[in-house]
Amino acid sequence: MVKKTVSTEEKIIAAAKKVFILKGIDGARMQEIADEAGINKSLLHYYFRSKDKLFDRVFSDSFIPVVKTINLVFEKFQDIDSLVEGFVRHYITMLRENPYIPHFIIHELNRNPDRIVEQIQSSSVNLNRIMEIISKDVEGHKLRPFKPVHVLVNIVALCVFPFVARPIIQGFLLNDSETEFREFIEERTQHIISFVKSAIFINHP
Amino acid sequence: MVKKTVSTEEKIIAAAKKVFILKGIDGARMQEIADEAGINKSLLHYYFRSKDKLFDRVFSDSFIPVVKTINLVFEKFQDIDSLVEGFVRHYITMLRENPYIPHFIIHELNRNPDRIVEQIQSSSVNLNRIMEIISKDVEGHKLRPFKPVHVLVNIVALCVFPFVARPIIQGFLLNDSETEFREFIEERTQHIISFVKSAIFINHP
DNA sequence: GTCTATAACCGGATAGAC
DNA sequence: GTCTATCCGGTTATAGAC
Repeated sequence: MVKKTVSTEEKIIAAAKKVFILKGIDGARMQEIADEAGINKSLLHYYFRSKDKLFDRVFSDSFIPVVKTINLVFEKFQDIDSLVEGFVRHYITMLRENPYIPHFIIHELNRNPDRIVEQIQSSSVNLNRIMEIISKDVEGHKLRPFKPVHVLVNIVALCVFPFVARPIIQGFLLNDSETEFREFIEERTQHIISFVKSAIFINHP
Repeated sequence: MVKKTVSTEEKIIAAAKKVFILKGIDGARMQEIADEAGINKSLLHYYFRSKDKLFDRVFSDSFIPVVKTINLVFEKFQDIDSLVEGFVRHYITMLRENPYIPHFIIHELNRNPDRIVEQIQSSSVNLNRIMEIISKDVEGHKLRPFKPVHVLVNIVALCVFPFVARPIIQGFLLNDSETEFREFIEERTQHIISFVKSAIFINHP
């Protein structure tokens, strides 16, 4: 078993990620990040100069798993059937491992859209590919005549929304029980796949 | 034409709503709210004592249109067909008029779930009704055998998500064009209705 | 690189005149 | 009710010793 020495910089990033995700940039305190990392507050400035710069680093890091997941799926799967299935499976898995990422990204994106546009653009995910595949299958009367953009947004919405709205869903529909929420997410992969396929395929059992 | 005199209190509420929704409670500045309302900063404290109290007022006000819409739909429609249609229509209309409400609610709910649980509980929306209707229609083989909770979450997700993730959708899929986003939302009511019905009804054209 | 001490600033809240 | 002036606590950021 390899015992890795975690560098101070890594400790800071990990701690900052935790605090920023939980509190947002405005709610986060440098002191809290320092405590979480088990280091001195002024070290934060030594490594990252300012709160803003530290935040930028954490924020761009957050995109990585999302982009990775999407690209992985697009490389691996080509037809609409396995694309839907692959996308939902991998995306939900990624979200289970990073449940706070969506809210974090969405929040900071609404707060400060400009700051982030480049991040998105430079992430080089090509969503047109999937829209073309949908288009073609609509023309081939394999799929119902839905507009590809909406279908794409639907799939993402069905996956992401429960993680963004977790407190409402858990508190309001699931007896405020963490266990029930976990089960809900557990079931959900298969549910979304069935739901989407029922919706889009013209001939579906 | 009636010229209403807007009371200072109303001016404050309106300004606070705008700023809190845009910046969140932590990002908002009392000075900014005062400027927005065109009044002096200390008047905010005269009327509401503290930032927290002002926020609470704004936050509970934000629930009103949401709860109203849902209750309206549930009173008016009884069968699953018109419930889906009515819900999506009214909900999207309400969201178009209050596009920032979902993000606001979700954000503060993630940030501080405790503060708000009572608000939700006291809002007295009964979502069980719709779940029972779905259950019954599943048993009657009118609907595919989906779990009602998931179907309910799906419908809300499809309506709400575009408003929460607007910067991503607009910037990434719609050429960063406000006009295209408006059109997107325009089309979306009908799209969601068709999509959901295709998904849930066993016999669908 | 890491710490302590402190500067510099900001923002919510209050006092008090009008 | 509304304003000006001010206080005070907290937070980011820096200086400087080790």
